[in-house]
Parts: sequence; C-alpha cells; structure tokens
Amino acid sequence: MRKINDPDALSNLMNAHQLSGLFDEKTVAAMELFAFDKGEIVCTVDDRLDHLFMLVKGKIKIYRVLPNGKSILIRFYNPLSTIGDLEMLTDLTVRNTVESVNDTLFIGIHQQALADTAHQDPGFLRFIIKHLSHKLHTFLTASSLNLLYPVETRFASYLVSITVDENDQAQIEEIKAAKLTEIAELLGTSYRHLNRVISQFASAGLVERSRGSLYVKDINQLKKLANGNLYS
Amino acid sequence: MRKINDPDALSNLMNAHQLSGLFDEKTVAAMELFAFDKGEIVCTVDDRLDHLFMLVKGKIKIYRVLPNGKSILIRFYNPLSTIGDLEMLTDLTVRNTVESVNDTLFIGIHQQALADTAHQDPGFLRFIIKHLSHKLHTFLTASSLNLLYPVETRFASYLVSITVDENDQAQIEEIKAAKLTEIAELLGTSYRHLNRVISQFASAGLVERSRGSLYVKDINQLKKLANGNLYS
DNA sequence: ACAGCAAAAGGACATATGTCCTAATATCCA
DNA sequence: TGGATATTAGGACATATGTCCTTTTGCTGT
Repeated sequence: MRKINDPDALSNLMNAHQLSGLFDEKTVAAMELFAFDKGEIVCTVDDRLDHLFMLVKGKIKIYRVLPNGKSILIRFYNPLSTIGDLEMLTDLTVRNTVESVNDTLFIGIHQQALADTAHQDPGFLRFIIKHLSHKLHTFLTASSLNLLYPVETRFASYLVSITVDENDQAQIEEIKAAKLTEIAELLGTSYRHLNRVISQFASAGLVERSRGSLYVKDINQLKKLANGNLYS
Repeated sequence: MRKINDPDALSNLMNAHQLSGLFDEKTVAAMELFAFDKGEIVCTVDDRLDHLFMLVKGKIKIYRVLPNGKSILIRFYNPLSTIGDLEMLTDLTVRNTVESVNDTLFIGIHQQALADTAHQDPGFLRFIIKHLSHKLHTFLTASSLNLLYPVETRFASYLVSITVDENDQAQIEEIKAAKLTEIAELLGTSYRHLNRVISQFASAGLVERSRGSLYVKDINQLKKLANGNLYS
C-alpha cells in the first residue's frame, strides 16, 4: 500500500465517480488516495482495518478462506465499490480477503476521521447504505443461484453476465483473463467439473474452444439455459 | 396486517429494544405499530413496500422463490431485525418473501416519513447500517458454509447454533417445532438427505430420535464436526 | 381401542459433482 | 529453436445428494 499525495488526482477521481457533492466538506477533507500493486493483499482475516476504502480504479477480488483450507471466491468488484464499510461501521472483524487483481487506486478515509465527521454526515451514511444494500442484494442472488441450480445453469448465467455489456472482443478477453480455475471457484465448483460443462456446451455449439480461449457462439441459447438468472 | 393504535405499547416496545434515544424526535413521531398473524405474508416478490418494518416481537422467516419453482429458506429472524431497509433506501425491488412464523409485531415507518425525516437522521442511518451489515455478515457466513461443506457438517453446525444460547429443554422444543423439512430447506438440501444424515448421527450416538423429536446427546462431538463454523 | 390420516423413515436408483491422475497444449525463457 | 514449466483437457472412479416410492410410526377423533 502506497499513499499518493496528489490532491488534484484525488479530486479528479472524485469527479469521475460523481462523488463530489455527496459528502460534506469535513468528510471530503479527510479523504486520502492509496495505491495497491497487482496481487497485493488489501486486507485479510483478522487484520485491523484502519481505513474505509472506496475502489476508484482497477479490479479487486474478494474471497474467503474457510477452516478446512478451502477458499471460495465471493466476487469481483470494479469501481465504485467500498471495502471495510462493514468493519469500520460496526464491531465486526475482517472475515474476507481482498486482493488487488491489477494495479488499483482507493480513496481512503481514516477510522478516526470517520468517527469524528462522517458518522454525522447523512450523505455519507446514505452512500454507505446504498453500497451495503447492493452488496447484499447481489450476493443473495448469486448464492441462491449457487445453491439451487446445477453448474451448467450457473455457468451459462456467468457467461451471459460478463457478455451483456461488452462487445465480442471484450468478451473473449474477459474469459481468457479470468482463468478457468478462477471461474470454477467463483461458481463454487471444481475445475474438473467446469471443464465437463464446457465440453458439453462446446459440443452443443454454444461456445467454442480455441487455444485456451473461449468464444461465445450462441448467446441466445445461453440466455435460455441461464433461465433468466444473472449474476449481479 | 393490522395497524395497532396504542402509543403506550409502542413506547414500551421501543424501550424494550433500546430504540429510545437512537432516533431524533421527528423520526420517532413517524413510527407506527403493526401486527401480523401467524402465517401471514409480510411482503413478497414484486410488492411495493411502503413501510420500513422493524420486527419487535415474534419470529419471521425469509425465503426466496426462484424461477424454477424451487424455494430456498434464507433465514429466520428474531427481534430486533429490519425488513425493507434494502428496498426503502435504494431503488431495489422486493426479491424475497417474508412470512410471519407466529403472531408478530413490527414498528413501521412510512416511506414518506423516511424521505422527509429519517434520511437526514444520522442515528437512524447508522442503525440501518448496523443491521444491513449484520445481515450481510451472517449471510456471507451461512452461504459459504452451504457451498463448501457437506450437509453433515452444516447440520452439525445448525444443531450447535440453535443449542448454544438455550438450555436443554429449549433445544428439544426448537428442533421439534421447526419441522425437519424446513431445516432441510434452510440447509439447502432435501428432506431425504437430511434424514440420512440424522440416521448417521443417531447411530454414532450424537443425537437420539424419539417419537418425532430429536435430542442432542453429544454437543461436544457435534461442535467438532461443525469444524468451528456456526450459522450467524 | 381402532380406523384413518399425516408425518417420518428409509430402500432403490439416478445424477451431479469431487478427487486423483495422466496426457496434451500452450507459454516462457535461455 | 528447444526444452522447462504452467495450464488445459479429459479418463476413471468415488461420493454426496436428489427423486421417487413404499413402509413404518405416531397422532387424532370417535
């Protein structure tokens, strides 16, 4: 973690994410800019987190390591997302690991500043509520999917989700960038099984495999398979 | 849903749950008391919820019906818990069904009042944050369990959870009250399979079956099986 | 006490998914 | 270019879990 002392960059980022005007001046004054390197751990179990972080650039992944050694990828976050909201505003301890997928930037607010100013700032508190709600909502949806649908459905759902907002090129990149093992983790299954499902999709003509990459061939059929359920 | 016009009862309930003093006077003035009957639906998918509810008496269950017709019991709530926080404070729509397990009482705040007063009340907003956080936290824990541990572990965990705060008598009641089919749903499995696990536990001497009731015989062994994981 | 019904228990089988290996590719670096 | 290493693909088998039924048990009201 490196602290970046660049007020201009900070204010540009706030504008870019429409954060300006959401908070009162005291809260804004307490904000700082932090950078994390690719692969760096932002926080992990039993850390004492002393900043609330808002992801403003890059991509992070959240996962949890369970007592039996297995880990479950909870989800990826893109800007704008908050980290530590739960821990800073309650007495809960860090339970998940947050890892910087690439180089990232966060706006951070120190715990002390939170207690002094942000705790009294309705705009800030509503901002937190909005993000907590969104987390809860997407998480409920994803985990209901995980529990009740077979991997086939979930994977179709996943493919549709990451495809919707992107053009074809971007799709392929995304699928290639996230290694299949990671997708397997996200879906809560084993790499082996995901592989079986991919084979199945491939022979049905829904996707095509080529040199380690995956190409979506029939998004409409995938949508049918996904049964109306989408991650996010 | 019946509205109860009883200011004294309302203020007693607020005291009982240490709600007095948390909110400013305007927010308090907008609070009303509502009763739901056993089995009554508090809200369900696509409802337009016009109150934020705080459960102050009784027990409710939250579940979700998925497009394939299956349902998943998300969890039970006891006082003090909030319903509709997510929907009232964001533009998200109701996705889960909330059902009154027995006769229940809620303190309700009308949407309009929320917008007018509570939205500016830091105490209220922090209260909501606290409850949203708690929901997110417990839910993350439960669903990680669901995904990665076999039913055996989850059921041990469940038994330990409902036993911890209770004396032995209460245990038995609890297990008998919640029909096994419901426990199966909560654990995200089938009745048949839960049954298998119970048989297994019984022959290992961990629990004892007797006339439809279940008696915990070896809580320590169950704790070991639960592997340190508890619901909530 | 008994008939009748609802809930519980459990048998048989199918299937989704996990684990462990091995073979086939792709990627990277000297 | 070629070999070393990581990643992907897939075979074989074990296991957890689901579905469908049948049998057993307990409970209710007469």
